[in-house]
Parts: sequence; C-alpha cells; structure tokens
Amino acid sequence: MPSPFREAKNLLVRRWGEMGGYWGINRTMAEIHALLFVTREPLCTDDIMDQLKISRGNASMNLRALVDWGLIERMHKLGDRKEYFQADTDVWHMFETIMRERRRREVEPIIATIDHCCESVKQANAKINTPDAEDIREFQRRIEDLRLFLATMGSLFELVLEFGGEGIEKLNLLMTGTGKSSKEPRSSARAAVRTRNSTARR
Amino acid sequence: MPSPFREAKNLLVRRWGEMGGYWGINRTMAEIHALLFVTREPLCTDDIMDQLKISRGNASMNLRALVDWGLIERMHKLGDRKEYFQADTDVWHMFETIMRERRRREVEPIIATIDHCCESVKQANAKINTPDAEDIREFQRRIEDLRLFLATMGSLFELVLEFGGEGIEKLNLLMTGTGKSSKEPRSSARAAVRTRNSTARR
DNA sequence: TAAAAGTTTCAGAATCATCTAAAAGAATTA
DNA sequence: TAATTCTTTTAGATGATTCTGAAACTTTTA
Repeated sequence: MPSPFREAKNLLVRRWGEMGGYWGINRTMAEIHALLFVTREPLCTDDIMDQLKISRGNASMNLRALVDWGLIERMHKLGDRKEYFQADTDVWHMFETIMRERRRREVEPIIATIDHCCESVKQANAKINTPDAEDIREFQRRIEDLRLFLATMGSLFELVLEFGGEGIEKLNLLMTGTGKSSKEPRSSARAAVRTRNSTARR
Repeated sequence: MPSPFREAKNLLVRRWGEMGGYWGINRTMAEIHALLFVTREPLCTDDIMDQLKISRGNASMNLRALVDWGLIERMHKLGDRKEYFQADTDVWHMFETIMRERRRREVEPIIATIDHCCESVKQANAKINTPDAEDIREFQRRIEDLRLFLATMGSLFELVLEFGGEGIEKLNLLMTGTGKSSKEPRSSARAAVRTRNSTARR
C-alpha cells in the first residue's frame, strides 16, 4: 500500500542505506537502523525481514551489530515472546555513540602509530649527518602537524558534545558577532543558519 | 634497506591505508596519498608502483582519483617527460578538501531526501483523521530533528574552517575557562551526557 | 519432557570492489 | 613519419564482503 507516508519512509530508508555504504557501514545495517529510526512502534525481526526483504540470518546479524554499537535496543512486549527493537531517537546521542565508536576503532590506532613513528624517528634523527637528514626532518614536521590536527579535532569533538546544538548556535553568534558569517560562506551554510533560526523547536 | 626512517614511513603508510578502508576510500588510494604525504620530493608512477607493489593500471587510476579529489597534484621536472605527484601537506586544507567533497557526495543527497520527505508528508498530514496520523506526526518530528542536526553540523563545519586550528584552541579556552578539557575527555563527556539529560527535550 | 516459538550460527552462493596485465592511446623526439 | 616514452583504459581474474537458507540452539509453555 503505497501511501505517501509509506513512500517517504521507504525513500528515506533506502537513501540512508546508500549513505551507510559510503561510511564503511554495510547497507543492510544502515537500512535497519533507518527503518527503526523512522518507525514509532518497536519492530520484531519478522517485521524487519518483511519490510526490507532480507533473510532471517541477515536481519539477526545486523540487529545484533546495531545493539552492540548501542544504536538500538531490545525490548519485550507483555505476553509476547518475540524480541522487539527500538532505535535511540535522540540525534545528538546517536551522533555521540557513532563518533565515539569510530574514534576508538579508527582514530586511536592511527594516533598510536603516529606517536610510535615520532619516537622511532626522533632517535634516528640524533645523528643528523646521514644523507637523508632533511627528509627525516620534513617527515617529522608533517606527522607532527597531523598529530596536532587530530588532537585539535578530538577536543573540538568533546567541546561540541558538551555544549550540544544550542551551544553551537551561541558559538556561531559569538564568533561571527552577528550570526552572519563574516566571510560570506557558501549558500548552504547561510541556509543552515536561517533554518536553525526559523524552525528551531522548543 | 630497513632504516628506522623507512620503517616508520612504511608503518604509517600501511596504517593510513587500513584507515582508508573504514572510511569508504579504497586502501590503495589511501596508501598512495599517505606515501606522498610523508615524502618530501615528488614521486612518479614507477616510484609508487615500486614502493607499494601495485600494478601500473592500479596506480594510474588511483592517482587520477586523488588528483580529482584535489588531494595531490601533478608536476613535471625540467627535461623529464614523466609526471610527478606531490601531496598537499597543509593538513587543514586537506581536511577542508575531503570534507567538502564528502559533504557534496554524501550529506547533500540525504538532506535533499529529507526535505523531499518533509514536503510530501506535510501534505499527507493535512487530513489528520487517517489511522496512522500519530505515526506520521512522529515521523515528521524525527526527520526534522535529523534535518536540524545536519544543518547545525554544517554550520559548525563552516565555522571551524573559518577559524582553523588556533581558533579552536582559543575556543577551548574560552568555553572551558581553564583549557584543560582536552586532558580529561572522559569526565567532560559525562558532563555532556548530564547536560543533555538535565535539559531533556520537549 | 515434548512441543512450540523464537534466535543464532554458519557453509556455501551471490554479489561487489579491486587489481592485474596487456593493449590502446598520447605526447615527444629523432 | 617512425620510434620512443609514458599514461590510460579495459576485460577478465582475484579477493572480500554480504546474504541466504537450513540446521542448531535456547527458552517458554503445555
């Protein structure tokens, strides 16, 4: 039954799935997440299999992964033996969950590697008369830049989480004076600011 | 010749390649990028083939992709017909390039979809006596949250680029008072959670 | 304890992305 | 123009990921 509502839901689910692909998250996992995100009542495995046309095994694996990530949770209905699933719908919390997990898996290892490299090269660099001394110094410079960048982004991230959406609005005002960016940012940025001002809830 | 320097370089290249995988960027492309990033002098296709043990076709395709992204550039040496490649080594600029490209490819489509869904559902919602009226309203609420979130992140991004690294350092000081928040990320995260809970929505 | 209802695991199938090697294409020099 | 040098494209091979379907397992009810 293709009501406009259903159609909108399906469209969003498919798009979200595609996006997942770009982010190294498998399509089905992203689709399940999207489906739960846009559905008010909890769904059981069979609902998900039906709506997304996937096998039981596939559904089970990906549901488990989503639970592991902390993006959805299991729940039970009174007098019903099935497990139901529900998404966390606080977008900021969702963002925090995803970013922390990704940082742990993806950013921290590279920081460790950089630090390790810094160390081992610093020693090699003690005897600066080797032929590629300049190469080494440049290498060091570059990875230190990178290290600093990652650290900075790390604290920006904490900062953002600490102050949330309203914090960023204030920040925008604070830093740009007027709320309009000093430098004529892209139109999408201006649109973003407008949107926030005009449709902010609460 | 495994000098500590070479070893450090290789380690970093491999790690960066792995990371690429997580980010939906193919490993080889990431490795080439890393190799150029840590190498002072420009490299030609053969250098890259040798150092990464990949075929000419593979090198060629990925080099082109990196040039398309704007992460590396072609250059020529006087009296040499080969093409050489060099990475952009300004980390902030690199970040900007990557983020803009990803936003264009990955965030904008989802925003377009959300907007489209908002529209088509708003109309359906006119006749609120349909059985799933409440479902529809909740759907609307959730995707509007998401829309707002994406817009906010968009302007945060512009803001960050406008003020760069030093801007964020200052910001950190400004907002935390002491500037020591980066030393204690855990506790500030908990603070963030508390903040969100205490200002519970709706 | 047996049957029923539901969930998880896993071997193999299907699908998808990436890589190679070789041929075709361009640009430059003789 | 032919030879040389280098780059790009592509068909098919390789390898990795994801999915299915069925069996194994677990929990609940009768």
